[in-house]
Amino acid sequence: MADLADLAGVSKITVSRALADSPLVNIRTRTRVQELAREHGYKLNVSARNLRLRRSHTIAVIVEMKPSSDRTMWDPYPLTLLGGISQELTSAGYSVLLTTRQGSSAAAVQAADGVILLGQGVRQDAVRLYDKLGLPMVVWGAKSVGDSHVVVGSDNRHGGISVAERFVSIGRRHPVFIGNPDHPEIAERLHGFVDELARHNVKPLLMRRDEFTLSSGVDAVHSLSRRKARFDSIFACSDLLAMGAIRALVELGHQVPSDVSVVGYDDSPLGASFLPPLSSVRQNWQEGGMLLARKVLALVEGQPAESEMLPTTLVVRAT
Amino acid sequence: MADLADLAGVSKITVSRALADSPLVNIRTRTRVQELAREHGYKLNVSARNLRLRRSHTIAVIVEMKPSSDRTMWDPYPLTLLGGISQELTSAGYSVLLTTRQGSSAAAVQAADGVILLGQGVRQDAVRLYDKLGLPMVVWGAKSVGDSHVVVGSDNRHGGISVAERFVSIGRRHPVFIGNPDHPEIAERLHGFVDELARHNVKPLLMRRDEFTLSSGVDAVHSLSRRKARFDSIFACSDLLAMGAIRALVELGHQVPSDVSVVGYDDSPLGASFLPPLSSVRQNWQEGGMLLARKVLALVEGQPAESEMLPTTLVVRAT
DNA sequence: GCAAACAATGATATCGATAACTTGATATCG
DNA sequence: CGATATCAAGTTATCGATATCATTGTTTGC
Repeated sequence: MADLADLAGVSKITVSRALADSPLVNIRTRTRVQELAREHGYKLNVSARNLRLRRSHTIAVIVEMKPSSDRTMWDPYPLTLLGGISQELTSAGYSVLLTTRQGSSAAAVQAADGVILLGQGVRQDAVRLYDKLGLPMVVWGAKSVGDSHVVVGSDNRHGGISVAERFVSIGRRHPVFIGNPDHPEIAERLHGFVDELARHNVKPLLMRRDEFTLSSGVDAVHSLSRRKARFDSIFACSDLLAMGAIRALVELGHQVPSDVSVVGYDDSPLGASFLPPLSSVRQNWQEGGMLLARKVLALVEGQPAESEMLPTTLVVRAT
Repeated sequence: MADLADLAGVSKITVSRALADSPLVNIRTRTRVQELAREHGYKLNVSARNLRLRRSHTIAVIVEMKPSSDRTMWDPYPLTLLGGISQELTSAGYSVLLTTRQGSSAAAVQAADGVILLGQGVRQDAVRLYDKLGLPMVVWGAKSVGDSHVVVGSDNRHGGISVAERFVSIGRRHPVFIGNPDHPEIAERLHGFVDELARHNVKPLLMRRDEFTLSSGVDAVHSLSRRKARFDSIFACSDLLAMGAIRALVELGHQVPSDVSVVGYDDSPLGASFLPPLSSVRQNWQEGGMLLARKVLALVEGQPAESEMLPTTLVVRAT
């Protein structure tokens, strides 16, 4: 920057101001400096700027990304959220520091101005871990009472309710829930589902399955059939589970949806083009990501931010 | 750090050295300082360190992430690569700056020590754009002659060859290729496929399809059938395309694999649990990500790095 | 017993930008 | 016409760490 200053015949500070497009600098000097900078391929040193401003203009996004067959690997979920986040942050001049929850890369995270946590972890453990950093933090997931941090998520409870309403309205009396209620989000879905059914004196069967995979869905239905359970509808906590369930039902000679109704969750493109096209609860991830980003930015700039739940809608297709 | 120095009764520089575990500092002072730092929750200022060291310990990873129905959104592809990259980088003390190719977030990228580019762009445009930054760069994709930068990818040509060999060996004479050869990687697959078939005097039919979606696969087969093309085998450039193709074939009354053999690409978990289980060309993304990371790091540290292609294997299942 | 080697620590300058304050020149007003 | 605003640019200090060179005491070797 000093070199540029010499070239332009002004002082460093004027260059700094000119490049920041500050009105403190005469418009002619300003453009002259900017052009010189472009010609000579001048690149601002971001570290120096960060040091002086005590801001890194960076938000750490922490993703649970296990190299397993768990959902995070190949559901649209994380990427779509990330897309929304990244879109909103870059347009605000921030960048995304991607961190996976494995080694303690805390050193890097603490340089960020704020934290977005995708997935609370099975028992809020992730939340507690990163809360210690003392940075503005926004979490994607379910809101539980007494949370100190801001939570953005979709209205899982309402998702569960809407499926229950649907099942009741088409006369189903023996519903099954497939999923892992250790995840706070899933627990919410289950509660909504159970509560709404209870209003109609229906009690669902809980098939606990930890994985969100297709084969896990297949397995759940086989297990139901083995123990001769009576059921006429299935609410699965992901589209993959639902697709697995349908496959198993078909194999066992059941008709979908005449014998058994099935509803999935996430409304993934894959589910929509499944045969038969899957009914599913839709949540808007893109929007969710953008909201997450806006909330952290608000916190970073010292403004208040409230937790918020995005609406969910039941998309009824052929199952 | 100055405060810590006062607390410990030493100078700043000794604290700095102690925290870096430098042998220049007496082992007792060193541990004393480290303990004080822990007690008082001291956090190193990363920006200051970066400024002084002229290193950000950050690698920019640039992903093409369009909010469309394009493959990148819900194939396992980017996330698995990212997983490998992130794993390798964090364990080397680097962090990942995630950038999507949309707004020119060049300001942030230029702070990185190196760049990993996922996807060359349809006509190498992305490569050229980021080459200008003058940073060490490694690209995931296909190697074309005269590339100045390091390319890591899987051996797409061999992938194509292995499918051709398979088709020939089971007596197929009328193969179809479905995909978009504008992507350099896809072009390689096509060339390998065509060349190997040519050695047996077989000429495949090219069904150009730009999208990598399931419905695109359905559509390709419908189109083949409409124009009454004669074919007995299909090589689709992604598992989704292959699954779409199979669905269309079944709808049209063809038997898979007795009438028509189908092979996909990527060996995704989804394909493996498809009905019938999909034959597919496997490439190891996790490994690819790690390799990308290792190569940039080598470049960043001034060591040479060569382009490298990972092996692919044809996994024959039921199609 | 004294020079040389070594170990432990410190003083200072530096990385590259920007905030806060200051200076000088010109414009505006009663 | 002098006092004050306004504008444009410059001076200096600062963000928090670390490299370089300097200093002090201690040990070793002949």
